[in-house]
Amino acid sequence: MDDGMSADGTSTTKKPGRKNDPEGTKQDILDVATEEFSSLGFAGGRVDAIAARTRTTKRMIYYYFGSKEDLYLAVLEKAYGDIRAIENNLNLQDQEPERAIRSLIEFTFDYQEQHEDFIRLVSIENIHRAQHMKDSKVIRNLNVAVIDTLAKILERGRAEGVFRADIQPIDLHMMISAFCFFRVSNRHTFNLIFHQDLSAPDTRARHKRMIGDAIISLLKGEPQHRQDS
Amino acid sequence: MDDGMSADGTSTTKKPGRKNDPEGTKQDILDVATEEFSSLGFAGGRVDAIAARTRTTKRMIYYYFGSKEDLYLAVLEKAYGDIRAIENNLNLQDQEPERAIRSLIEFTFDYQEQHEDFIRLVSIENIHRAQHMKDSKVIRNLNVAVIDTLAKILERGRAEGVFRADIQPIDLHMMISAFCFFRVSNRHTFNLIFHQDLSAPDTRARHKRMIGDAIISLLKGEPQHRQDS
Amino acid sequence: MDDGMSADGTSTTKKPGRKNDPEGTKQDILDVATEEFSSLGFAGGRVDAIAARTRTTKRMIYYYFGSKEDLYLAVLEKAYGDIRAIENNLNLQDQEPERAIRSLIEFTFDYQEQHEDFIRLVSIENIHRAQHMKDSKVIRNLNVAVIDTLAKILERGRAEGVFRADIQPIDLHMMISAFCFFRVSNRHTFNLIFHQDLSAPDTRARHKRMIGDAIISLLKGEPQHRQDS
Amino acid sequence: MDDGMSADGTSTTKKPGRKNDPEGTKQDILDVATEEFSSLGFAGGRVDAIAARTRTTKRMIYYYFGSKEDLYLAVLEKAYGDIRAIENNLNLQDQEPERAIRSLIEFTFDYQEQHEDFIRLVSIENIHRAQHMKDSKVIRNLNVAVIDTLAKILERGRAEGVFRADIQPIDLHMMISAFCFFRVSNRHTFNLIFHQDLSAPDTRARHKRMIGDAIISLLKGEPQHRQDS
DNA sequence: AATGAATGAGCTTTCATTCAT
DNA sequence: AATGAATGAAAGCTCATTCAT
Repeated sequence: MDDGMSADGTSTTKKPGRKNDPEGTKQDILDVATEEFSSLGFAGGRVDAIAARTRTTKRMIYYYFGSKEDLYLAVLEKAYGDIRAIENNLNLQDQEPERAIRSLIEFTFDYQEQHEDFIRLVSIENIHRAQHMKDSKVIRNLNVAVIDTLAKILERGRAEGVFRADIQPIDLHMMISAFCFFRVSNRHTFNLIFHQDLSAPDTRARHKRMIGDAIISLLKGEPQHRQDS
Repeated sequence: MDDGMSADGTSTTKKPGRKNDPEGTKQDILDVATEEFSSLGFAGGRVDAIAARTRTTKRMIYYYFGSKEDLYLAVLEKAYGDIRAIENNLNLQDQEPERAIRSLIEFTFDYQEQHEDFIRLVSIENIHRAQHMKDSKVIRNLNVAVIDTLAKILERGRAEGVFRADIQPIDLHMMISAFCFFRVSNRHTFNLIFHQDLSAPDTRARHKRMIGDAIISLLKGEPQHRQDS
Repeated sequence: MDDGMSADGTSTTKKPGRKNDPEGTKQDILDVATEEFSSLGFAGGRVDAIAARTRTTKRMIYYYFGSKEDLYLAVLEKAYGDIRAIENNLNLQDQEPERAIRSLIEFTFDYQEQHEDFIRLVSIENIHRAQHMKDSKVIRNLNVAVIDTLAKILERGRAEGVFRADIQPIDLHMMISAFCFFRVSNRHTFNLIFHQDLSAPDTRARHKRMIGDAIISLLKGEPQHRQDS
Repeated sequence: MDDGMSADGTSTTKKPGRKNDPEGTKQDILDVATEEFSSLGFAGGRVDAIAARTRTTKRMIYYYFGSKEDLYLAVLEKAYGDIRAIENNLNLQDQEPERAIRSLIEFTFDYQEQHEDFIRLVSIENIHRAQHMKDSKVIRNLNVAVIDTLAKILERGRAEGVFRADIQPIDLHMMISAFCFFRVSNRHTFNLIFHQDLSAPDTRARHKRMIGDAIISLLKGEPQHRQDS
């Protein structure tokens, strides 16, 4: 009972953790909460478990974040903020259109691959029908430059006569995202059912080429015969 | 206390529900549980809530399914069994290769579109790293004919000189699935961020064409220049 | 769900077990119940667990025995009936008094040693303050010949001038029982606290001699100096 | 619903009980739990019942003790701690050997007589094959001075030529304990079967003398003729 | 600003037993 | 005489949150 936990698993007692460093403490909580929610979902994540892996106590989580839901939202906002910041700093206008598209795909592919936590948080939020995000001014106000970036590349490509297809930037973005996201988000069930390993280096390399080829050939190809169904 | 609910919201009173119809009762539970878990996830789903929407009582859920986890697994097995049964009955070998591919894509697109519950369950199970599925003999033993179907179509296409690309069936399946799945699984966050409506009929039609075009042009196109990264 | 158990562990379905043999079935149930209650106590014993290890179903337990309590009582009555039957068949009047006493001690010692189930059931019933036994006419009416047997031996011993002490048969019986019973009933805590093994053969032999010596020297010794306290 | 009990008999309403007195509250719980488990066993004892007789709520039992099993273990540890503390303070080395032995017997006899709860807890723990105690560092580390005390007395007795028998301290302790323990632990079945009252004052006095006489005559007597069996 | 102690409400699961033929 | 199916009631435990300073 003197290990900082009450017998029922509630973390209670003082820890040596940094005092008088509100920002440090908040960041600490946020990091741990990111792991917890990303790993176990919102409902599955435990405030106690977060507190236990933190330098502070559970009480401080409530002090700084107010509620489990608000903490979860802060985690979500941080994750979205990070990717937006990077996306907004991509500079693809110096490259010729096809190369720019491939660069964007490769960036997306690699980022998703390396940020499984983010992928999982987005999946989790979709399970919740984005109900938490809807309340977030922060995420609402995030600038999504990637669509503009894509639009400009497509325009340049069309102007140069390289891209013929009439593809909308947002649809293209979705197609790229879908592939890169799915590889990570659904790897567990996919691996199990198809006896694959989507994490294997050679599979990763093959997939990276394939999505690039598919997008480029879509953009360069003749509009296909279309029948509705 | 005569509202049929005990103080904790647990329904206790008898219901008129069908007696002596074990299969009907089990199916009833399964249907409601599918909604509950699909909507709220495994951790977020409540056995009490399932029972309340059922003709039976909570006790019967445990009588028939043993535990919350086993019930969830039964839901998952049913969902996978349904799609596999349909997939295995697709008959695409009568169509010429390109048409067969487009048919498969259209089927996949429509099925995912119409079975959001299934999509959500798969997402949820991936959040759990497929841990429940790993224990399921039922899902392990499911025959996944779709890969063979694709392989035969690709082979015919190559024999006829229509498909030139060296694309593996399983990778192609993943690409198709990724797009069709993502549209549904991630629609909530996508709609919110990009101010889109992925459910809108015209968007749906456009996307359906686009994924078809992308796959076909990938299969028909010259192997693209490939650079590793 | 076709292993004769419902998913929640309730044994339900038919077993191949002997039909039309009520006595055999009852005996089967009784044997299994003896193990269960003896091992886990009355509250800890499970009707389901008993049924599962039986040739019949749980329903039959209620059919034949009426309730968990009645089944437990039947087990208790059987256990007491067995030892009484044997005790009543001891023939110690052919032996000279000291030898007869030693024989009785050895019989008691060995019987308790070999019937741990009985020991445990008696302990369990004492935990329940003999409340079940109080309702049992069967146990009430059991003839306890051992006290008479002891009385006759003591009388013979006094008549022969061998036993001088004024010890009552029932007290002597208690002293013998206490030692033999405790060795078995309390062996788990005793072993743990004193780092002993009360089951070890040499310890058993030593103890058997010791209790014999103690009783005999008590019976043969001069009445000791007695001070009340 | 304003009787302070929810539908399932669980007490939910606030009690006036002492706040901000963790130690007092824990002691309160421990006392009530001792009664409950001692009276009904581990499986038969109810956390709800304990809570109901306490100044606090069921929730606090889990807050302070973690689980039913841990609470039970705390009860056991307290009971063992109490007797060991007293045993370790016995001072018998000032008395001549025979008197010291008689004093020890009388102390044991009286303590067991007066601490039926302890006796019952030990019986209960033996029914559980000491499985809880095995996990208890507290009990494992308890110093059992009584064996050393006995050893020293026996040695003095042999040095003075008073005790001739070659009896081991631990065996002697077991014999004394067996008698004193059994009188209390088995009184309910014993009384019922032999129509005795082991609690009656005259019976108690007679038994106290008898166990003393038996032990002393064993220690002073000639080694008896020993035959194996 | 910071926090130790406490907790109401509800969760999953189990248990002996009876319904209905 | 025998039994498959069903179940009310309650048990142990957990969770996010607030009290009180």
